[in-house]
Amino acid sequence: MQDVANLAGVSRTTVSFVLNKVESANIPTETQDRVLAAAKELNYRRNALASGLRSQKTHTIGFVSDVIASTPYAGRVVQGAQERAWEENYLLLLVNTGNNQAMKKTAVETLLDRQVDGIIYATMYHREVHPPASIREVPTVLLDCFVADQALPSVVPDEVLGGYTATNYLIQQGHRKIAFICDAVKVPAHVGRLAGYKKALAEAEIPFDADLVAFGVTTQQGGRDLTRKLFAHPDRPTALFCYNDRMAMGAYDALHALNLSIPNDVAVIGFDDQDLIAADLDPGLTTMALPHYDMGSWAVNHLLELISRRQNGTEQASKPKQQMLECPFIKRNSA
Amino acid sequence: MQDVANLAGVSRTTVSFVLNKVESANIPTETQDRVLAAAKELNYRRNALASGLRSQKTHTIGFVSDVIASTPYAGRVVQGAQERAWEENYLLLLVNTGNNQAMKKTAVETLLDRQVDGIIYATMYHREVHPPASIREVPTVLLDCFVADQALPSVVPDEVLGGYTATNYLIQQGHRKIAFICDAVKVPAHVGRLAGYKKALAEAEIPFDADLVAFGVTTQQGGRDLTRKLFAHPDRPTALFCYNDRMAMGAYDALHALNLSIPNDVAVIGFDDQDLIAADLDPGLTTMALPHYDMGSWAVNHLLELISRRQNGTEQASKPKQQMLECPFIKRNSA
DNA sequence: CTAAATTACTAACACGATTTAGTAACACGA
DNA sequence: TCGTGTTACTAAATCGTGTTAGTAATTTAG
Repeated sequence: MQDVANLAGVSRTTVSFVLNKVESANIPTETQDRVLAAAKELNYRRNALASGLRSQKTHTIGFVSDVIASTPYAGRVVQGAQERAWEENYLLLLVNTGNNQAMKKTAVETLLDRQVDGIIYATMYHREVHPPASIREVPTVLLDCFVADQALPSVVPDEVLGGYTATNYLIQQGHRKIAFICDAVKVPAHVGRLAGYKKALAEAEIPFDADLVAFGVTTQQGGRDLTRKLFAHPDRPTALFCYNDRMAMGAYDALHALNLSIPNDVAVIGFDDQDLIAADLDPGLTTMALPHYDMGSWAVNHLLELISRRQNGTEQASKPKQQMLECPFIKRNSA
Repeated sequence: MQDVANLAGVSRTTVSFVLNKVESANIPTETQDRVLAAAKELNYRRNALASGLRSQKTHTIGFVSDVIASTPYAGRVVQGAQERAWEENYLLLLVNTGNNQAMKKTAVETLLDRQVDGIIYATMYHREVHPPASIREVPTVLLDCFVADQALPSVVPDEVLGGYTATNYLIQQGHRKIAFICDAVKVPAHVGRLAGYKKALAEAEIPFDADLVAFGVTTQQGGRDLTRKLFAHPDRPTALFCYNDRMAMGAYDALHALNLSIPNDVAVIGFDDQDLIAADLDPGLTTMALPHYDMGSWAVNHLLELISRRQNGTEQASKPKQQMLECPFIKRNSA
């Protein structure tokens, strides 16, 4: 920086003013041009460490997640976050922790050491979490997860709406006997989608029939088994809502084995819009997409707002936002 | 740090010596304990910016990739890299650039601004790249890609060996008429796997038959079409090697439609060991896994070595390593 | 018993920026 | 002519650490 100053015939201070576009410094355009030319000439590159040290801003967001990469969803979340951050000149510092609580703590502390401006704490499926206390030292957004007391802002998929939209679509298509195969574990997706399913039925004044709902494991195998079970009776459902695309894939197998055609004999709708399954099945699977990319980008967006509020001193002690994002309906040919 | 020093009744320098475990400072254990206790007491956290600024080491690796997250593979690469880095107290600074060359340049420069100790430049399928020149300012490893003049170290899957292993396995199972459906585009995977296929045939003295090889698009649809074509004649192949699992998925459809059972009538082998396809198909797909996780971890490992050499001044002007990693053979039930 | 070496520290500079406080020169209005 | 304001800068302090050079006290060697 001193070299640039020398070449431009000004002081280091002036160079800083020009590079940071400090209006109040009243540097005439002519001088600015001289400085900028000198910087380019010398291929000057500002040292972000020094800059961050002095200004107490690193333009860096810590991204902690439990199993960053072991699911295909994960990528889209990171991508959404990264791209939104990039637009605002922020970068992501990545840590994935596995399910080790101690490691989560070290992860957060490591990020705090690095003076990140904020932290995104993400999980790879919608659930409750207990992040380490030190996370509160810095603005934080929870992604695809939440804390029970809602003391931290959070963004998750709107499971109820998703279940409702899927079921309601089937109802609009004229179906009255709609089966639902679901995860046996009572995670938020289970609870929410089931609630949405019931809500749509209620609105259409179709009585809820517990025999049309089956619970099992969320694999292709599980989908196969549950579908076989639900469609064993002669008085069959005409539509099937699957908890996820993997189960839908299994449902396809089971229905084919029963010589039932999709969507003519049975309409099938999935959940997740999973790459390399949903679109590739034959017929293409109609499904609800999870807003992974959007959650990533929303999280960064909200986080940047919190950060700028803290830096302006305009922090409010209002209740942290609990955002739910809509699951887009993806129409293909199975329903 | 000054506070810690005060509480421990020593100078700031001593605190620094203790925290950095500087042997040559000869601090007695007793004093060390006092300092460490004070640090814990005050919940002291070292400022990584200041530390990095002074020591010119950030313990940070820049990770640039073209489409970080849009493929399910990507995650595993990042995971491998991240976990290996974490073990050595390094973190990953993430940027994904899309296919925009200008953006790649800014990405690299942004990382250099941040004083990263090294850069990993990754692509999401094996190919040649032209990274911006400024990348050479810092140790760099190419991941799943390479530069034509081999002037940068690189790690890629061993495509030839992969094709060879798959084909050879089928041969060992007694097959002589082995079909191969392949990507029409001449990417390294196309060239390598085809070469491996031919090599295995040659070794077994099975003449290469061009009619057994078909080229098309690498989707399920493509696999379906090519398989249908290759198995249209009455004199059918008894085994099918697929360029990837998606095509294998299509092959399953086509073979089922022809009433051919897998693996009894036709043995099928895929490539990629793709999550949610390979294991979930029925029968489970025997396939070649891509060493994504290993490439990530190898890249970091090698990069750290380059970094430490540079920092020791023991850099050698030897030819950059071009590493090929084996694709593990995953035995399931389709072959 | 003295010189040299070792122990156990500390003062002060350096890393490369940002930012505050200030100054010299000039313009302008009264 | 004086005082005030504005313009166009700069000197110096600061961010929080790492590191070198040095020092006083103690131990060791001869």
